[in-house]
This record gives sequence, C-alpha cells and structure tokens, in this order.
Amino acid sequence: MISKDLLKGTLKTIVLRLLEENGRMYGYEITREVERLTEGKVQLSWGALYPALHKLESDHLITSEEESIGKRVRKYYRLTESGTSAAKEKIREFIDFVTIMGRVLDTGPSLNLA
Amino acid sequence: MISKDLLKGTLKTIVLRLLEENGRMYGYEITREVERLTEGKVQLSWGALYPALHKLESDHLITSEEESIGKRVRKYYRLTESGTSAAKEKIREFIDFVTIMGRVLDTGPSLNLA
DNA sequence: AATATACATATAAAATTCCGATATATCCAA
DNA sequence: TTGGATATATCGGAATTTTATATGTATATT
Repeated sequence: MISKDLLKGTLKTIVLRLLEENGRMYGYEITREVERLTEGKVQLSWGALYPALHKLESDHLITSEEESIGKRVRKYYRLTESGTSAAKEKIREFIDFVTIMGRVLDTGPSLNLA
Repeated sequence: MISKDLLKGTLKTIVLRLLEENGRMYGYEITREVERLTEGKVQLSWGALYPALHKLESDHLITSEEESIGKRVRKYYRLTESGTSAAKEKIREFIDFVTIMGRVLDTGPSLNLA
C-alpha cells in the first residue's frame, strides 16, 4: 500500500492521464483501473475522486456526458482541449519532480532518470 | 519550480533524509540545502518547515539542542533511533511510490526504475 | 426469497497540511 | 545607517483528503 501522504497532489495527474489514454471514463471505472494498474496498492477514495472530478470540470479541463445504462445513470468524462494540454504538462511536471527528488534524497541507482 | 501539489507529503521525507545524511542541521540550513540541491527549484517555506520539525520532534523522530552562536540561538536537530528507521522507511516508500506511479502514468522510458 | 456484493454517484463533517503574512532579532557590509 | 542575509517562530486561512453517510440498481449466492 502506497503512503497516502505521497499520493496527495497526484490525484488530478492520475485522472487526467487516464482520460488521455482511454478517451472517456466514468468515476467508478477510474478507481477500478487504478486498482488494476497498481495491483491494489493504490485505492482512490470516492470522497476524494468525485470532488476532484467536479473541480476539473468547473476548471474546464474535462467535460461530462450522462449515459443511461439500464435504469442507472453513468457519467462519462473526457478531456477538453485545455485538459489535454494540462495532462501533458502534469506528466512533465511529475517527471521533473521525481528527478529533483532523486537528487535531494540521493536515492542512488534505484532511481534512474533518462 | 516544482509544483507545490506534488511536493505535498514529501516534506518530512526530505527532512529525515537530510538529517540522516548530514548528522545534524538547523532549520534555516535545511531550506538552504534543499535550495542548493534543487538549484532553486524547491523552496521550503518557513511556515511549513518549522511546524513539520516540531511535529517530528513531538513524534520523537528527531531531537533538538540549542546552541549559542554569538548572541543568537541556533536549534540543531538530529535523528533519534526511531527517526533513523523512519528515514529509511520513507525512502523506500518514495521509491515504491515512483515505481507505482510510473506504471499508472505510463511515462515510458523517461522514468526507469531498477 | 433473502442477503450480500458489485455497481454508481454524491455530499457533509472533520482532520490534516500547507502557504502567506507577520513578528522578532542579530550580524555584517556598503 | 540602511539593507540584505541569517535565524526561529506562529497565526489565520485555504485547499485537499479521509471517513462516514446517503441513495439506489443489478447481479450472484445461499
């Protein structure tokens, strides 16, 4: 299980990146995909995810469209144009972050950056 | 400049690691060292650092000793025994975190882990 | 038929954490 | 004597996250 402190601040990066890769996804699907990719080591909480999605939407980085699945309503999100830029930027930022942190923490060869 | 969101949750890791490497340091020195190591890209704010140091001390991960430099008092911090373990653990956690995030974000060869 | 689990979105309360501003004070160089 | 670097510290507020709760459908198990 990954420390929650470290995950703080990466939620939006994760969401934007997954949407960039998969085109469109709904909330529940995002949590599932993250669990799958991390073999259960990262579990997004609903209380964090949904507010984050709403924030991204109000910032116009993503848009949503509701779809009826039987009697249930499912809300799909996809990136806007500025969301696509934001996703790329966030990834770059993350790589910078890891590079810099590697230097500060002097983690040695277990953390190599190209 | 590294995004503040990403730095969230790494402050204690940074402090513990620097103390592990340097034996003993005082607050101001820590901010200077981080600035030096990151070429100015990471600037710890006093408002974050001092409360963090106090928290680490009350958790018995570090201890402090005051020293007079001329008329000024300087507060040196060093790791306790459990602080040393905590430092190692935090580094391991960080490496795990980067490994997992690399998979989620699918950052490709720009982020290689041993 | 009843119950549990998975699916699905959402919010409110509480805790944490961090940032920006502010306060205080010394030392040294121009 | 003024400003910049050194040095520690706290307060108020903002932002984010966790926990808990609410609501309801669909499906599988017993």
